[in-house]
Amino acid sequence: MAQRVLTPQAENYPQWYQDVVAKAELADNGPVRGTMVIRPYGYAIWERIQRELDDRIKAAGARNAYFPLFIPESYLRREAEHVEGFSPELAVVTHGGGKELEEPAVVRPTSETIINVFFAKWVQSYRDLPLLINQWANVVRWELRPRVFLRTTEFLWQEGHTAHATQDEARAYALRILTEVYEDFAVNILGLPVLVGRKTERERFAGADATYTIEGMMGDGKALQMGTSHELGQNFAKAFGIQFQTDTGASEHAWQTSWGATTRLIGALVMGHGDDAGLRLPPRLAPTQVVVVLVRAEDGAAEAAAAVAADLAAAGVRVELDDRIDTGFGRRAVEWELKGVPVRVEIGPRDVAAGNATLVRRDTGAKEAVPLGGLVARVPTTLEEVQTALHADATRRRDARTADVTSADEVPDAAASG
RNA sequence: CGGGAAGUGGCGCAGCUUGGUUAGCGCGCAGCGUUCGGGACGCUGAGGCCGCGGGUUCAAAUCCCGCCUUCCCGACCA
Repeated sequence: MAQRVLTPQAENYPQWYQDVVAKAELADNGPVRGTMVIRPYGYAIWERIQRELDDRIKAAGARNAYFPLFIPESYLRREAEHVEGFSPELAVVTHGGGKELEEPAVVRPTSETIINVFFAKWVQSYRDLPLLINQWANVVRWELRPRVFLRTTEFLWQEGHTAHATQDEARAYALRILTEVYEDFAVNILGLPVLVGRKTERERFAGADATYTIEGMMGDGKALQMGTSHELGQNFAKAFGIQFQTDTGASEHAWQTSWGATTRLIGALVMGHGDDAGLRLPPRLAPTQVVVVLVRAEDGAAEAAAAVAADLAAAGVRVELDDRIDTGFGRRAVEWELKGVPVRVEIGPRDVAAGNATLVRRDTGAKEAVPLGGLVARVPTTLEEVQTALHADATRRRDARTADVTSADEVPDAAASG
C-alpha cells in the first residue's frame, strides 16, 4: 500500500509568521521563555474554536469536567512509558506556603494520571461505561524550542478521556473523535484539508497503543499536527486500577482513549491561510465575519453604516461597525486585512449617494458595489463563497505538494520537487 | 548538550575595525496644524547606568579579561 508523505520544504516562514501574529494583534511573547500572552483578538478566535469543538465533542457524547492543575509526582510514575515520555519536559513545584512540600507537585503536562485516579473510583460496573469526559484547561510542557501558538511552554487545550468495556468500542471511539470532531472541524470550519492517519511508533503518545492524527499542510509546505486521538488499551487502567464487573460477574480492566486539540490551531490558521497582507480567516470560524467600515460620516453615511450593521446582526451575521473616522481610512482598511476579517463593507458619502455599499472580499481583494438594500441577502452568500475558496486554495496547495510513493527510495525525489 | 550569532530609548537597527564634540536613524508615542475613498505630511517634544563586573587609558558604546542573557540550526514536541 502506498504511503502518503508530506514533504517538508525549508522556507523562511518564521519571521513572516511572527509578523502576522504581532500585526494582527493575536499574541505577544510572555516574560518566561516559551510562554505567550493571548491578546483579545487572538482569544476571540480561540473562543470560536472552543465553541465549534465543544459542540462536536458533546455530540459525541462526552461531558465537560475539571481536574486539578497540580498532580502528585507519584501519579506520573505509575505508568512506566508515560513518565519516561514526559519527565524531560515537566515543571515541578517543590515549595508551597513557604515550606518544602513532602511530595513535589507536577504542573500537568496532560491529565491522564490524575483523571484516571478518579476514573478508578467512579468505575465499578459495566453499567458505568462508557465514561466519556472532556476537560478544557491549560497544560505546561517545558519545550526546548518554543514558537508562538505552534509550540509554547504553556498552552490551552481540550483533552478528552474515556473508559470503555471493550477494545473494539474504545478503538471505534478514538477514531470517531478523530473524524467526527477533529477532521470535520478542520475541513468544514477551518477550511484546512487534512491527512488522517496513524503515527509511527516513535511519534506515538507515551503510554498509548496507537496514536491517530490529523495533519494539515501549511503555506510553506510543512506538515502540522492539528489534533490527536490515542488508543490507550488497558495500559493506564492496569496502572491505576480501573476495573469493572461485567454482566457475567467477571472483573476486567477498562479500555481507554484520550484525545486533544490545542491553541496550535490558531497557528495553523495563520500558517495555513495567511498571505502577505496578513491573516485570512474562514468565515465559519471568524469571530467577526463582516466589518462595516464607515469611510466618512457626512451625507447620511454614518446612519447608513449603522443601519447596515444592525440589519446584518439581526440576520445572524457576526458583524462589527468601524466608525472610527478620526483614524484614516487606509489605516483601518489595512488593520482589518491584517486581522483577516473575511468581508468588508465600506460605506461613505459617495456610496450612499449611489444607494450602494462597497463589498470587499479579504481572500481575493475583489471589490463590488452592492445596493444597500441587498446586503442582507448578499453577504451570507459571499461568506460561504469565501469559505469555499479558502478551502479550495489550501487543498490545491496540499495536492500540488503531496506525492505518492511506493518505496523509500522514491522519497528523496518526491520531496525535492516540493 | 552540539554548532552559529547577537545584547545600544517601547520595537527594529547604525556607530565599534582605526577610543576623542551633546550616542544617531527608522517605526512607535505626546502636542499643534494641514490632511482624510488604501498604511498621509509638517513642526515641536518626551524617552538611554550603550547586558553585568573588572582592567587598560588623560579619555571606553568602541580595546582586553570574566560572567550573564537572548536568538537561530539540531535532538524533543499538541
